[in-house]
Amino acid sequence: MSELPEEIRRRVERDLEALKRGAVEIYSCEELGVRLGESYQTGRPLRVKLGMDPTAPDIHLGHTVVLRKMRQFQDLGHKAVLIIGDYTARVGDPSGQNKTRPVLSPEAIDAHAETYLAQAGKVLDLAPEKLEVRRNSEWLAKLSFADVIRLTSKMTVARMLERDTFALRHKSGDPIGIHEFLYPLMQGYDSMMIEADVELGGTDQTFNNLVGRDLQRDAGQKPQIVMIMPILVGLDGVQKMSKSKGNYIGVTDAPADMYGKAMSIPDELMGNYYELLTSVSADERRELTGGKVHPREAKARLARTIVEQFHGPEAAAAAAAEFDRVFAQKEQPTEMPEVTVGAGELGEGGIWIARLIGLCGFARSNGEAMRLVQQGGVTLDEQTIADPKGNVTFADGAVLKVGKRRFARLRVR
RNA sequence: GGGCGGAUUCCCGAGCGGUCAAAGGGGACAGACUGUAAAUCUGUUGGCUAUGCCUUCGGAGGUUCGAAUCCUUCUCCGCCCA
Repeated sequence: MSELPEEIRRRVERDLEALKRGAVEIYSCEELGVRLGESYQTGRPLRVKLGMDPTAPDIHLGHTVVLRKMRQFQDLGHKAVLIIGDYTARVGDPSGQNKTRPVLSPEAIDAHAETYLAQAGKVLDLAPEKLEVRRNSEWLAKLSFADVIRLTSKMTVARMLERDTFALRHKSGDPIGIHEFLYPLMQGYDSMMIEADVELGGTDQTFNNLVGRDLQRDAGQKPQIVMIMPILVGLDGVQKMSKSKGNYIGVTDAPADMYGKAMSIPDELMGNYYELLTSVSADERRELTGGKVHPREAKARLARTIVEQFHGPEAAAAAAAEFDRVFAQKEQPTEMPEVTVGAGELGEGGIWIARLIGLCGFARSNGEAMRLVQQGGVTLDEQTIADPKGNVTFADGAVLKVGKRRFARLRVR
């Protein structure tokens, strides 16, 4: 690096600094610097790989942590290579799992891959010269059994069992499918095939990504630099963000939902989210979370920044205004779903409250509806309903509120 | 191939002949409190307008006045020995 022209040396230093942001670990930082230097000198962009398994149909902010890093590389002039793991998905990544993953059907994988790509596009630069999308069935499907054996011979059982996930499962007597051992090898093979310079991944991908280095070295390639990003903590502030745990913000969530969900995170999480989900500088971050700014303000700003990324500033401002209106001032939302009730249904003596709640879709059974009433959670035109067995009457346009945030405008027809 | 153990309500997990719609925890929902949908505290958490009735404890049969609990068999899963 010392032989590089001053101008390039500076650029490398600056970029390296920027790229380090949020990263947990880089194998290795020096190598990355060297590789960046080479790239800038030769004008050849680095190939930055990210593999995504289309196992779940939607992506959430947790995935965007890595995607944002990818975007950062793109913005610095490098090439993103997104691998849709359509073939690996048939195996199922054992990382971070305490169970063997179910094997998906090809149709499901295809469908997922489609939405994945569309959603990743909300973060990545889609310009063709900045992004290359590949499916790993392209090369993995062609391997012969002999090829696979050759590949597996590069790994030992002992090394596999060093992995937390496997070691834990092995020890507690949970099943480990042999095919799961193939996963890291397949992923490493991907790196070889696309000649990755850098591979991005979450901490749970460390092992898999490092295998890529070995395979590349073996094939006479320069081993990729592995950049590990943290796993984003979910809205509950405890578990990792995941759809199945319900503690996530999806990239396709409506602005109001996104904003509300972001506002619900524990205060302690703000710094972390600012770092991993926004471009707010370190100084500004300290300013915002250091106690000088009211936590509510800091969080509102965070929520807005996040919503802006996916829906634009206008939608974000609207979501913020609506949130204040409903939760701070406890007023009705400007828009709410309308539910039409037949006049016949209403009848002379009104309609049973539990049935009304059910009609609005706020309870799955009459029993649940009655419980809500009993708990004082049901309001009709601002009047709390007390009797779970009683009937209610109302005029066209009345507002039914269940809990703190479920509203319906009632229409009589 | 042989031996053993397991399958419980959204999840984990007790229960081992009646008092079981089934402990406890988690989650979820509601209420109070608050700057928020955080934390904390309280309550609720199979269905039925219901002092009762119906469906539920892997599937199917059986024993019994009575079964989540006992027996038979089937399916699935795990462990150990080889």
